[in-house]
Amino acid sequence: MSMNERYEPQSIEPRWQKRWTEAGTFAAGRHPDAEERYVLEMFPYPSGAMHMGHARVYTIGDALARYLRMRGYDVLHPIGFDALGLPAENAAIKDGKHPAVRTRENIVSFREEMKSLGYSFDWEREIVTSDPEYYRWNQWFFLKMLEKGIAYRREGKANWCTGCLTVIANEQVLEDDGERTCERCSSAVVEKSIPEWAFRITAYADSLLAGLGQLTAWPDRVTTMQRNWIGRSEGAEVDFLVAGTAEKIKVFTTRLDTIFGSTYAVLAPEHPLVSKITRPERLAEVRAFTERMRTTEAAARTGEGAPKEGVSTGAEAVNPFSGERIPVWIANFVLAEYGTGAVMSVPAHDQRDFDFARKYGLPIRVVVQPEAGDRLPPGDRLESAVTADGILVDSGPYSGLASAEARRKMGADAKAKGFGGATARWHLRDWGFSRQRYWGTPIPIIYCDEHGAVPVPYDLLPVKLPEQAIITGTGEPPLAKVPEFVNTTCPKCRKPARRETETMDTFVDSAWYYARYLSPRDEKQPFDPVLAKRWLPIDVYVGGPEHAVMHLLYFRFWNRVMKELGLVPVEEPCQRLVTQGIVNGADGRKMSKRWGNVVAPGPMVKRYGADTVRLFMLFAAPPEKDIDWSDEQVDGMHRFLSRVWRIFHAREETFRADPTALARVEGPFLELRRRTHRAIKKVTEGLQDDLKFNTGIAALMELLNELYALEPKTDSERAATREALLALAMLLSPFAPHVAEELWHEVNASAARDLLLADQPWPSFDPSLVAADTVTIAVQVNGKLRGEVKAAAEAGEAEVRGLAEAEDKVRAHMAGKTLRKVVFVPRRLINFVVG
RNA sequence: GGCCCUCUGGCGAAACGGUAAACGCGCUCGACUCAAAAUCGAGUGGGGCAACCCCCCGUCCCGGUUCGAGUCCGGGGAGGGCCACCA
Repeated sequence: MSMNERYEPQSIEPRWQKRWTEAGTFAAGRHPDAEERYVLEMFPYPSGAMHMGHARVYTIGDALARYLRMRGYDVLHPIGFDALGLPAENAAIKDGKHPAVRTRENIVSFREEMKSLGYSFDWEREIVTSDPEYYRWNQWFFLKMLEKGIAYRREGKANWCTGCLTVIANEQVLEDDGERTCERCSSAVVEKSIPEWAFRITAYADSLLAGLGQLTAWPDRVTTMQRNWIGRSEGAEVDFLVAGTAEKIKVFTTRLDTIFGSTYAVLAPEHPLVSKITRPERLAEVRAFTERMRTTEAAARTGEGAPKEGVSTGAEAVNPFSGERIPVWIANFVLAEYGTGAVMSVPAHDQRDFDFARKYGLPIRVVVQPEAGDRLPPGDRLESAVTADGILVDSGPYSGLASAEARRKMGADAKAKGFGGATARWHLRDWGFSRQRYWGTPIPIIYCDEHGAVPVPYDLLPVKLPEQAIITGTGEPPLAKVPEFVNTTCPKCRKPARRETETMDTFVDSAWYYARYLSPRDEKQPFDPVLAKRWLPIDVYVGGPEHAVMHLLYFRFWNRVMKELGLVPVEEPCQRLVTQGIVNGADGRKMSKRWGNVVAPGPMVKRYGADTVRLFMLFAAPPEKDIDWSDEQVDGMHRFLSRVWRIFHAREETFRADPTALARVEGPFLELRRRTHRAIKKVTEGLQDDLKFNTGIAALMELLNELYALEPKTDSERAATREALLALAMLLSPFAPHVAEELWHEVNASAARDLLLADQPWPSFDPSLVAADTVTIAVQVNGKLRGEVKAAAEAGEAEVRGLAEAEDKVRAHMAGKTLRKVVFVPRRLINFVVG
């Protein structure tokens, strides 16, 4: 049988895709006794067709999954669709196509494109989150969390997106220069008083923070962002008695050491004490102020540029450390929802307090002096607040202490005396997850006049989304307009009742989908905990860094809840995270219709073949870097694969060479063997440690170049060539699996008819061939390269020195100078230090 | 304002503290061809020089550690990200 001379991916790729599917090559659980690996890429939201970003994530994950399978692991590499969500609904408002229909169509096209790219997914495990059999478990989790008090109904100010016409979570609000916009649709986000459902993620703040410490195989960038987002700040709470009353103002401060410098206290306008403690003569002004604040946007009120404004309540608070009476104000910049909604103001040591004090003529008192340098002038002559730690002054018994020490001591004393103590606060807020939209998971609650909010009993799940959708985008929950959905009976009293018409945030779907893959058709439980014990946590998770503080925080939270429910064995859902860079257009700008620089994977696969597209994704740069699409580079990848194809054709006569002849190989073909084994080492390391696919592929190119340079004439030379070809095919298979499979079968024609390369063990290298026996050693004089000498790899200093000193150039540069030192690095270099 | 990341040929990128620029793209030249494409081969950081002998310069800038720094340390610049009146 003679090979086709031309590389025609279109004719070979579908054939192997079919063979892999028929053989069940990618089914997880094929090797129950083998060690397991779970490789996961973030599942796509199927809006429209697949784009290059998708092609990149799945190619990265797939290369890894294919490699691990060949390494003998039982690999779980599943895929599904994050099908519920706003874009499908917004599109429906535009053109009237039902989200379910649109989503189904998009999934079909995604599935086809993914298959045409040859991804080794275990398609039997595919999940679609809009399937009631999936989202019923969202509801199930919700009920469990309701029982445990993790899910709750709250009343208060929520973020309302004026574009999506729904409440969105804190994490989904983008803030830029005081402008608050929606991360999905970029519309303005305003505050709206609305009751909503929330998850008590703040109860896990400490655990989520502590867990970051174990995530050593996550990019620092992501753990840092999560750390900032969770935003733990250490401090203390202290009670200030309101003079002449029994009321206490509890303040939170991170600078307890400055408390003797506190010259006034400030409450948030919404603080419950405001109405109680305001003096009658101040009432009118305070009410006017509170009312104005109530109707002002948070951004306008507390944004960076907003001027500091406040009014005095006329009341006085008593500093529990000094007994001093200080005035109590209310001001716009104090937030009711952070800390205790009240602060002690220390204008000398806090810039915000300083500005406020200056504006309203409040006293400024220095109580911390710098440890070194000039002493600060009295407060009234300070030009700005001095916020650094230092040594306490005018602070009663604490004077003379360093700030850190003072904080410890004062915190302990406050606790001992019962008026406070050390504590911590978080930036993280609870996760408000109810959405006033249609295309989401219905929240399984029934409102009864008699029994209030009643959870839907477990055996009545799922509460299905009605097919009939009245999607108008007017902000009222669409489900409220579907009487057949709304009207029901109370599970307790059987009297007429109404269903909750809000749906869940789609981040709920993605918070636990990785576990559903374990037993995707399970009808009794969200997934099988026994399987979770085997497969979780995820070994490698690949996805975009834009999810650093949304999905990736939520799923860490959810996994903790699942652990408490006894469903998963570990707290952290994922060992290692790979955040891949963006695929930009050829012009370096983000791909966008606006720039006309969009390139879609589908047409590229048709034109070049999947293997070329995959190779481009992997060769352009390491996974975490952004890359620009480049037609020239893609041509280059295609040229490489064509060259690979042709060298197999040109060396057909070596396919039946006798491997035992390898022992006799010498000269350039021994060098070829060395390169073969070095390539195995290089590619393996690239897949194993750093995911440096690009350098691995470069090693294959070098091997290929060497094959072109050598024409085998003897049996032993043919054997060495065959060895190189075989290695080339195998090493190429995680990256360009189709062409690799085809060529591997060519070399192994008879033996491998019923086998698949995707199932073969990964090649190993011979260490004795990896190490060179002669090496080129750099010769330096005073650290500058002056020549090089060839020597045996094991040559010692004396031998190399002799060779080096014989070099004319080296002699010229050392002439007339005294040799002071010789640095010898075996196999690498020798450096003569002269002077 | 705080925290973090990045900076290397014309371009994408390589480089355990040890010969900077592997590999690919682009470009130049040659072979094949009537010609072109494709393919194969050679060259390709800058400067000096008759010389592809050799010399000098070269990884954003300045300084340091070291026999030796793209890599480590200190300071600065530019670009990017996250957080931010958070007490």
